[in-house]
Amino acid sequence: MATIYDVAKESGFSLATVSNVLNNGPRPVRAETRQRILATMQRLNYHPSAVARGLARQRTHTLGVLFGVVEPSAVVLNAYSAAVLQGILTAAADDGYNVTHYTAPWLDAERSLSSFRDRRSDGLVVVAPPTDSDLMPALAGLRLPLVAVSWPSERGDIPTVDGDDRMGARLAVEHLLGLGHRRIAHLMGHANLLSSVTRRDVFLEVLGEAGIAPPPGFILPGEYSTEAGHENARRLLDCPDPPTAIFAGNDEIAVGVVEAARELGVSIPGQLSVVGYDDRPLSGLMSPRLTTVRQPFVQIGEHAAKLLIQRAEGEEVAAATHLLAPELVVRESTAPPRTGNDRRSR
Amino acid sequence: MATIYDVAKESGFSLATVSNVLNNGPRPVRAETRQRILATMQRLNYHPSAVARGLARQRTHTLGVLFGVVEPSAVVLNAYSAAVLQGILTAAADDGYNVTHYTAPWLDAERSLSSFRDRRSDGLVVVAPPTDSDLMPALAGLRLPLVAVSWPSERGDIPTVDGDDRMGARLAVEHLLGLGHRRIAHLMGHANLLSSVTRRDVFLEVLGEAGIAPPPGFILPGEYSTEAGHENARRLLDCPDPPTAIFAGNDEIAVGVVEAARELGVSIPGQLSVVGYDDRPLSGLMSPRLTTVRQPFVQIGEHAAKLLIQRAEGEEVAAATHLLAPELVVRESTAPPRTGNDRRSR
DNA sequence: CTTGACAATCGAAGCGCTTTTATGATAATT
DNA sequence: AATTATCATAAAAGCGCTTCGATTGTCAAG
Repeated sequence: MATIYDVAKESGFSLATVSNVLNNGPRPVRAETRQRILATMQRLNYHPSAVARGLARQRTHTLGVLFGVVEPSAVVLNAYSAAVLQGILTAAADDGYNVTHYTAPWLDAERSLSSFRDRRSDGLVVVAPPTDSDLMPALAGLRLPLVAVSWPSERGDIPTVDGDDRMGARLAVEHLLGLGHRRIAHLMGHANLLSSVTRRDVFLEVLGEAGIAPPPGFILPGEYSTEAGHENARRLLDCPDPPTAIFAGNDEIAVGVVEAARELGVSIPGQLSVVGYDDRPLSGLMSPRLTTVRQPFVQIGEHAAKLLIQRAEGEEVAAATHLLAPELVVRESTAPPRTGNDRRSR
Repeated sequence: MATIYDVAKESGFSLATVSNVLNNGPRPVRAETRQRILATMQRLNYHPSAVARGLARQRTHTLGVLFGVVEPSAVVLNAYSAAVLQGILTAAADDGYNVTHYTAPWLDAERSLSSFRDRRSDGLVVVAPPTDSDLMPALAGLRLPLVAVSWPSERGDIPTVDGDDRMGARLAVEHLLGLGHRRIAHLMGHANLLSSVTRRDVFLEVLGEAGIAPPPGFILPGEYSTEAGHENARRLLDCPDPPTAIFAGNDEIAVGVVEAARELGVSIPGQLSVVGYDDRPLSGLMSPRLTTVRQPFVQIGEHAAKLLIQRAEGEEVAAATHLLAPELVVRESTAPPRTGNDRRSR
C-alpha cells in the first residue's frame, strides 16, 4: 500500500512538495510538478490516509453522532431520530464532513466518556440525551465541540437545537379557538418532560388570552402513548359536559383519542376536533387524517450539524437554545364545533 | 489535553508500560503498577486518541457505510435504507465497532475512490450501488474489506447480501395458487433490475409447475412505482377476461393496483386478490391491509455488517451471495377467487 | 552460589502524514 | 547586473499511540 514517501521517491520530488500538492497549497507549485506528482499518485494507486492526516492535523473532518434516549437497537427506525439523523447527514455532506455513529452504550460518565472523546470526530451531536445522566455535563466539560438536540439545558452551557414548543402549542390552540371552540381539553405527556409542561403552559396561556379558563379535569397528565391517550380520552368524553376539542400532547396520544371516540360513537371532526403534535408519518394516513403540528426534525438535525461544524472550525457559537419553528398541518380531524347548544347525545 | 506521555511522566512508569496497561496486555503488569497508572489517568483526565491508535495499529474498529443509489438527501428517511442501516448499526454495536457514514457523492471511480479508501474504517458496506458505475470494481480492487448489499454480482468477487427474491416470489405465487387462483397476472418493476426479472421468472416457473401458462398480456413490464402499477392495473382490469389475482412486483405497484381497482369498482379481495413485495411500513395500514412478502432488511444489514467484521478481523469470507429468507405476510388483500364462473360485471 | 526461567519494565523505532525553517535555484522585473 | 518573485528542497519535529527487542530484578532449581 503506497504511502506519501513512495510518491515522493517515485516522482523525484520531496515529501514537503508532495504533501503540498496533496493539499492544494499553501505554497505555490509549478503546474508541471503538480502534474507529475499527481500522475505518480495514480500510477502507485496512492490514497492518503485520513487517520495519519487526522493525527497530524488534529482534525478529522468527521462529525460524531450520539443517540441518548432512544433504544440503540431502534435508532434509525424511530421516525424522530431517523429524521434528525437525516438532517445531520445532509448538512455534513454539504460541508464535506463524514458522520460517525457512536454505538457504545450510554452508561455513566466514568465508563462511557472515553468512547466518545476519542478524537475520532471533530465534535459531537448528542440527540435526546437522558436528562438524568451525568454524561452530558461530563461531555460538556471536555474540550470537544458539542451540540445537543432536544436537551433542556437549564444551565445554558451547551448549544441546543429543538422545536419551538411554545410556538407549536400556540398554533394548535389558536387553530381550535379560530374554529370557534371554547370547551377545549388538553392531554399531556409525562409531567417530567419539559415538552409536556411547555405545551400545557402555553395551552393555558392562549386560552387565558381568549378569556377562557378550562374547567378542572380538562387538563389530564399522562404520557406520550396511545394507551394513555385512549384512557384519558374515554374519561373525558364520558363526563356530562365533554369538550368539543382536544389538544393532544403528541400524535400518539391523538391516536388514542381517535380510538376512544370511535368506541364511544363520537364522530370526528363532527362532534370532536382533535389536534396532535409531531406529525408522525402515519398521521397523514390515518382516518380521519390528523390535524397536527409538524415538528421540523430534519431541519433540527441540519441546524445542529451546522452549528457543530461552525464550532469545529473555530467560530464561536453562543451556548443558546435554538428553537426551530414548527408548522400547523390542517387535515381532517378538526372542524368548527356544532353550532348552538345541540349537544350530542348517545 | 493529556497524552499518554503525560501519564507516563506523572506516574513514573514508561510509555510502554502505560500502553500495556491501557490495552490490558499482552505483557503482565504488577497489580500495584496498574492501579497507579489507572489512577494517574483519572487524575489527568486522560482519554486515548482513537486516531493515534488507529495509525499505530492500522485498525480503527470502525465500519464504513456507503449508500449507492438512494438520494443522499433521503438516505435515512427511505424505509429500505433506514432498515438496512439499522441492521448494520446493531451488528456493529454488538462487536464494539463504530459506524462511519461516508457522505461524499458517488461519482466515478477516479474522483470518488480516495474518499472511501481513506483507512478511516476497517471495511466498507456498500448498500445498493449503481450497477452501471465503475466504482464497485474499483473498490473491490482495493485492499479494503468490502461487502455489498443488493448488488447483482455476476462476477462473484464481492460478498453480497440480499433478500431471496426467488423464494419470496415463490411464496407469493404459491399463496395465490393455494387460494385457488388460476388467472394470475404479474406487474413487473423495471426490466433492467435484477429483482424485477427474478420475480418474473419465478412467477412463470411456479405457474408452470402448476400447469398454468399465463395468457399474453398477463405479464406487464413497468417500474417500481405507484403510477406504473396504477396504469398497468387499469389496462389489465379493463380487458374482457381479467385476472382474479395480481402479483405486484413490489408494494408501490400494489398500491397502484388497489387504486385502479377502487376506481373501476373492483372489490379487493372479493373480485381481485393482490400480493405485494417488500412490506413497506404503510402496507399494513392501508385499506385493505396488503398481503405482501416481507423483506428482511434489518437482518440483511446485520448480516452484511457481520460478514464485514469477519473479514476485517482476518477471517476468510467467501465472495458468495448470501440470500436471506423473506416472509409471506398474509393480510386482507387476498382471498379465494369467486367460485365457478360468476365473472364480475360492472 | 550459579544458572536459567520468568515476571516486570524500559527504550526506541515506527505508523503516515503535516508543517516549519532555512536555503537554494530559476525566472521575471527593473 | 542587481533585485525581486516564484518554486522547490532538505531536514526535522511533531501528532499520540503500539510494539518488540533488550534489560533488569527475582527466585527456584541445580
